[in-house]
Amino acid sequence: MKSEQEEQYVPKATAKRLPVYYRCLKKLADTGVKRIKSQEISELTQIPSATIRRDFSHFGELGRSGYGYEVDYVVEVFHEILNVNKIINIALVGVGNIGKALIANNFRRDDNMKITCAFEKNEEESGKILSGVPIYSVAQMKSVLSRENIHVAISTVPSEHSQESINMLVDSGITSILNFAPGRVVVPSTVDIRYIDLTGEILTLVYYDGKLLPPIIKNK
Amino acid sequence: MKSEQEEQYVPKATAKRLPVYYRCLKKLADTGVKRIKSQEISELTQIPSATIRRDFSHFGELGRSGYGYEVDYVVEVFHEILNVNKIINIALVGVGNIGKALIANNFRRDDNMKITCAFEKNEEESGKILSGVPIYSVAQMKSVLSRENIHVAISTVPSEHSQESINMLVDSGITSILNFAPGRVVVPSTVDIRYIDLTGEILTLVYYDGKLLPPIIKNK
DNA sequence: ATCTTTTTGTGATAAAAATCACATTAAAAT
DNA sequence: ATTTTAATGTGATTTTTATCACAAAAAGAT
Repeated sequence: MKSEQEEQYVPKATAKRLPVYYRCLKKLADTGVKRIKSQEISELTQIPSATIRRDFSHFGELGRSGYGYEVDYVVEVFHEILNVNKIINIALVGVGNIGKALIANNFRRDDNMKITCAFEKNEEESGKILSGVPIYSVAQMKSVLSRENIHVAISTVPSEHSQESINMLVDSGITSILNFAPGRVVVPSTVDIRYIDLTGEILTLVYYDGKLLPPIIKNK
Repeated sequence: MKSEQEEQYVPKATAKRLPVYYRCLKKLADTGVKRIKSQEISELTQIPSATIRRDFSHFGELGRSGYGYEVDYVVEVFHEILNVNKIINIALVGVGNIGKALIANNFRRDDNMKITCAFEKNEEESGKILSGVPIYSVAQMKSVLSRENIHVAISTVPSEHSQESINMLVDSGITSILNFAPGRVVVPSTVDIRYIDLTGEILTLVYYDGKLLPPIIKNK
């Protein structure tokens, strides 16, 4: 039974894993699996079962001792938590290679999020419609975003103009940003920004790989 | 002074930040900045100065009291640490929208990494050459990768076939993988895999936005 | 019913990461 | 040369995250 003073504090580390859980359980539910235990979720997600149980515990007592979790029920709970019922309209800034690929893809298998408009500096692109997504000029950003009440954006604008582009987004009422330019930009504390840093990921991957290959000095 | 032996373990959290530092300092060096203090790096990277100093300290005493850091020198050190001198050849699996965008982009501003070959199931694509990158059939994977001695790969193969594709990569000698399919796959402990999960990022962003959780960054 | 088995949820503990705060060192000023 | 100022590097501490390990609860077996 859920306690009355639930909804306390959810650790950031737990929040990061929520989409992983949701996807995993959704897939199970769709396959017709009715019942699952933390140990099995662990095998599917590569997250230790103790961590899974601890994470789940932040949202109430979702399972039953000696039984496990009712898949449908837990999916329902996570569905609620992540607001998957509400449609998220996303604005895209920067219609280059990556931007175009994102539009073409447009979260096809995620029915609750969609890029609904895009902005591009290059005048040759603006005015066009790609895969049903209208490309506007950056000058139109503020009016379009406020009119359509969008507050989530993805920026694929190159580093040199990243800060500039993010400033405009913030000024247009955007509060959540995913930035493909890895250079850190300054935003007000009311705005949340995350970075997708491909080069950085590769560098750290290789950094660890280099550390693992030779006679390891991994003591403690 | 720190002994060579002590320069052993670098925390994962620090390793993740290394590319951010490197990029920031490189940019400063290129702009002609000769000297910088942790406080200023903090403003540029949004990472607290104490964290920066602690991170740097894992690689020796890079700075001087009452002065700060010699930009050129620190860049040199990070350059060495991250092996930026060594060229990283990357294999790409899955030449769809995202795959094509990655090839077209091909880490243009990062002169030490490059997609040098790609693999695609669809027979219509294989045999072609895109932006100088040859597209092979997946059947050729093992021979091409061992011949070219590549051990880093990016997979943009959709979730349904993700595990299958990663199995082939591992079998072909790949040890570092960046996977654009967010569903967790199983790999041997000798292989390092990271995930780029756009949908997940958006979901957590919006989750926090709903919670109006304060993303406090203290610069000091 | 009763017993055995299973698996949760969570106190307790450990490990990792972030942060504080300042002695120490070096630079800059006088 | 001496004093003042500045900023590092790091012990100490706090906070966050992960893990252990098991009593309690529920399921399933007999």
